[in-house]
Amino acid sequence: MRVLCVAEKPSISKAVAGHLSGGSFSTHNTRNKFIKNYSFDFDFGQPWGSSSVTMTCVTGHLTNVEFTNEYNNWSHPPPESLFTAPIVKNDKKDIAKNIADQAKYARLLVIWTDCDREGEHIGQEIVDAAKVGNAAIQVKRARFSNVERAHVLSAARRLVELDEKQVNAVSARIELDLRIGYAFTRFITNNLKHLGGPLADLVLSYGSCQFPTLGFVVDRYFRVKNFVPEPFWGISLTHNKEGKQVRFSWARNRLFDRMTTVLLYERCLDAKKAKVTKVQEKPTRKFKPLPLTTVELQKAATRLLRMSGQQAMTIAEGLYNKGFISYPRTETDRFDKGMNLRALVQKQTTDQRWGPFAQGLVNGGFQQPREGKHDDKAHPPIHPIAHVAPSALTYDEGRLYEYVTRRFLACCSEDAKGMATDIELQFGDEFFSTRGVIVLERNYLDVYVYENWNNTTELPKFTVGEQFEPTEAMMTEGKTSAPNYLTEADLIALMDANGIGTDATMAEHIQKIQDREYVATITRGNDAAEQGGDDEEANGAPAARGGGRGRGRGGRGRGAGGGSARGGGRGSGLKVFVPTQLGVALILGFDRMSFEMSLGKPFLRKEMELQMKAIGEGSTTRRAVLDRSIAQYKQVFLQSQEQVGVLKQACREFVFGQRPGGA
DNA sequence: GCAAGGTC
Repeated sequence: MRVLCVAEKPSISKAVAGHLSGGSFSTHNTRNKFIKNYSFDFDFGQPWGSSSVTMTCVTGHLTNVEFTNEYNNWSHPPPESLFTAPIVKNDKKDIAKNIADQAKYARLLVIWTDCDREGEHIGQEIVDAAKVGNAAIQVKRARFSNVERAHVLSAARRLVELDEKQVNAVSARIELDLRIGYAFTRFITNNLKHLGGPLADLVLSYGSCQFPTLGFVVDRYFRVKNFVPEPFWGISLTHNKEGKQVRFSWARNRLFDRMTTVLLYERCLDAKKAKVTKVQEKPTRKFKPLPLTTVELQKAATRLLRMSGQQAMTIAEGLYNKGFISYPRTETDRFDKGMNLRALVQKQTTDQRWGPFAQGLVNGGFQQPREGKHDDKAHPPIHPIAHVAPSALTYDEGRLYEYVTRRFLACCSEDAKGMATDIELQFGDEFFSTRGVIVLERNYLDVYVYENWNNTTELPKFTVGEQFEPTEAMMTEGKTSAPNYLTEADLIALMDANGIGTDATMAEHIQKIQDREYVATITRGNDAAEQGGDDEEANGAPAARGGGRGRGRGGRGRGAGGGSARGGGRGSGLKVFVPTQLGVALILGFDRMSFEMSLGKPFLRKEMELQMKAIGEGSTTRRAVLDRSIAQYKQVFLQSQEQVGVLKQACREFVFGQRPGGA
């Protein structure tokens, strides 16, 4: 009998064909240059038996949803009609036709899409395309979480059913995102363009991911702007011994009451001598990193390599397409037990830079990587597949490949080990402590050059009961400092924690809100000249005054608060995100409308996530979720329409600098 | 001119 297998992407198709065929298959080109059909024989076991197989693939989703042509106009019918307007599906014609054609000759269709929620839906899209060619075709699904040979063979002989509930969950998400996104985008754009100026011909989009992302930036901006420093006091104690200066920290850390601190400080001085109450030595370690996920890759690339998240993803995709690294979009931070990691380490032994380290792992230093808690059941953690000489890569490709490889080798190495010494003192009625660490074995730190154990300090010898007069005991004064603006790594972490976007799309959402001129980046300077002056209204307004539009020009001011990017101490030259005046106006405008649902807050997306989960578990249905959600959002839409004056006023205030009530 | 999600 004949069987048609369809994977989600070319790489899986090729790998599965290779394993099922034992390496002997014939290849046929299709009308899509990325997609090949592989032919071979394989025995699927009972009840299918020996089969003649065609293996092909799609490239992600095969279909896209749209409104019908009557709804192309942005004003008529009015945008609220989009909540109930008919929706049509379009497919990628050449790919759908290939599947329909191949299905004609097949009795069985086996779905090999990724085993995640979107993959399940893509599976159904494939089924629909196949049934166009062969309405009677039987359908099964292969359940696999990596493309190791044994795993693939076992999946092929234990076929399961497509999970209809997951398909429905995704289809609900798709419909909601389309209706809500289009309706609110048209609403905001139509209503604000009458204000003129920069708003006259900007597209002001709303999306269930882009708005919460903007919300994070605005929220942090106001926390910085409205920050009021609070004075605090403390006691610092240092002692010189054996030529070393030891600084002890106060057990109370700091107090916000000056008189109390003075009192405690004077009691210390009255006591004259400090007494050692505890000396403890114990082994300590610094953990090697977890296997690499997309989110962590982006955070590292923005922090350590000074790339944007999107740049990092584009480069990673290039490395993947050339076969140098594994699939770069993954949530998984644990390697499957069956994976031959040693073989991958072996491939790195020829490298000039980390070859000797890799050789050390091969020669017995290898340790199984730590296991994180995430597993998307579709892809392994990001790791190098082949060794590449730096001369074969561009500068940035080389740096990203180096990061992926060093990270992988670090994962296969051992934690760094050291000896920690904790010392506690009593001085008057107060307690102080310090910790010293001696690094004994660097292990993974030798290859993972991005980290150091630099709080290493060797302490002089102290013994319990020992008394001494401290070299210096001082009362100190300070004040709390404002938080920093969000870095891209911070923003990605917030999106990740709140379920905004996926590993494949987070960087796109961040790019999108910049393209829309909702946010801008400024470079966190290293001059510490700022001192509170930025809280004044004169320069406290956010960046873009929106004089012009288009990229890189008018909208792109120097950012909020007169260059007050804080913390010159860490990461100078690092990009941070500030909202433009437009971005502030949009978030505040919707906030001030005071609905029970706030469009700028992340919990709406979270809610959608929960609903999808409920559909997937069978505790509700796609229809019920759609009916309720569409009704809710339509309600919000109508309220927004009634209160559109609030949104306009926010724009007058922030984008045009008009004070409320001032005309 | 609009969304978010796959992927090339």
